[in-house]
Amino acid sequence: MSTTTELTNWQSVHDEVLRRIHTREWKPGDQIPKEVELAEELGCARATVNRALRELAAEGFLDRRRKAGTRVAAHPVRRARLDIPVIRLEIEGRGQKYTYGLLLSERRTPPPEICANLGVTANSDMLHITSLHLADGKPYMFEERWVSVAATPEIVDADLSKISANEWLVLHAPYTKGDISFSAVLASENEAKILRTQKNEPLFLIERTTWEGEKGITSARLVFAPGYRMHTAL
Amino acid sequence: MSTTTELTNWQSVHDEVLRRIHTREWKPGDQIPKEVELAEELGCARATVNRALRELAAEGFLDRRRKAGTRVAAHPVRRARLDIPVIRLEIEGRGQKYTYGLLLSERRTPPPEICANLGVTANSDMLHITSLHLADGKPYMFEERWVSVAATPEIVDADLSKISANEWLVLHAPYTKGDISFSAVLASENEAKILRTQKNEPLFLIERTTWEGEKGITSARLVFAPGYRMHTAL
DNA sequence: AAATATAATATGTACGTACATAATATCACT
DNA sequence: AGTGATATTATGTACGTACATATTATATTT
Repeated sequence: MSTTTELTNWQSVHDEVLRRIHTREWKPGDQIPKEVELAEELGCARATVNRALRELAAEGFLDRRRKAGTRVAAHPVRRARLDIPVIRLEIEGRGQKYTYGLLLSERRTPPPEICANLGVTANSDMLHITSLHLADGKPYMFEERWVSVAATPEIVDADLSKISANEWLVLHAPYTKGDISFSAVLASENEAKILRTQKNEPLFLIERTTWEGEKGITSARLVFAPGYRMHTAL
Repeated sequence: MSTTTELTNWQSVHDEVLRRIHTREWKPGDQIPKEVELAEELGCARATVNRALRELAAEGFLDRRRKAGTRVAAHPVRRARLDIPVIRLEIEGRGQKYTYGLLLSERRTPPPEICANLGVTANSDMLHITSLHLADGKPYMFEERWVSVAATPEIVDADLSKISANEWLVLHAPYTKGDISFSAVLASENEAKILRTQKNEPLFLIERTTWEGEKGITSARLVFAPGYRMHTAL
């Protein structure tokens, strides 16, 4: 009854299924027709329906299981895709001027919490780097980072006053596993001074750790200037 | 030279390409062989290669353009997939007991900033709800929400002391467009009292707004108790 | 040399067939 | 009724072919 015109591409099938979910023709928990049936109804190949349903499952709208069939997700977990760009591109993308200052670069053994994070021993050879990223000359983000020299020996030769450690690592030390967390903290006296703000301001904090296989590469603490908002569409 | 055994499924092709990127056999910015060539080299169909490369592009490792070919992403934008579950499931998923208290539910016209957010007029008929979500009896998140009655009339009949507005909306008012933002704020006196914490604690804040088509459905402000961390793998 | 039309090409997608795989349902047996 | 073997089934994937589409490269015209 529904389609006089045929839906012969996967995008339109995707949209049609999503429409039926939105209009609650198919409600959360409901089983939807099997691929062959849908293909027949819509006038396309099963592969096309499969592609559409696969995407919808990846987006969290559908739950699919072999033999059991496909049903509308009972608890639509919405997935936000967070793009995590290099800070420089984030700033330049808004049309602001990006500058960067290396504050400290020393080779030493890490404190215990970093060891725990990265899974390295206390006597590891590491690079400790702090730097400040600025947008239009105003402090934007303060970065404190530990890099394993064992995992990426080339970094000791990099000129980290020209390119930020983050950007260098992105280009030279791809990782296989990463962890990222977001939270709110109060500005310490030191952070407040560097970010040129008050002590006890609420700051947005990102902590990142990355591994290559089982080898810890780097652990970073990124503290953003007051007013920072991370946002995305969903 | 590389493959004596053939890679005839898309996962292994995916992994092999990723391996070559990781080992820097193919460096950022490099053009990689075209689909037909890769298919021939690896001993599989072009469709299989296509599937693998499509996934890798979606994951941000590759840039693909018709006619121009496929190249390793110059600035590997890492995409973190943030799953945004219903709070109840987030808490129960950690094995804690979830409880929920409705603090306020009133029908009134919204303040200007909500109008601006949702794109509704100042005299709109809206539901204003505040509630507290608790984990193991301890305050976990304080929610302040505005819901358009015009967009979802059924909500006035929902028993929001039993089911949270968020959860009700997820099940009854699917949306087509959403916006979410994360930031850090200081606890106001009121928020501090409700979350049973100090004033001026740094709190993690999530602001969400959702639309169905052009109609604004709801705008919510979620303030988490101190110590909250949102994290994910990447 | 610049602008415009045309050809070439790599990716994007649709389709039908075939087989793989995981999960369920059914049946046989105790 | 319970247990285990077996059949069934819906999704998952591979392949070859065909054509669509976006973009670049080339040829043509001004």
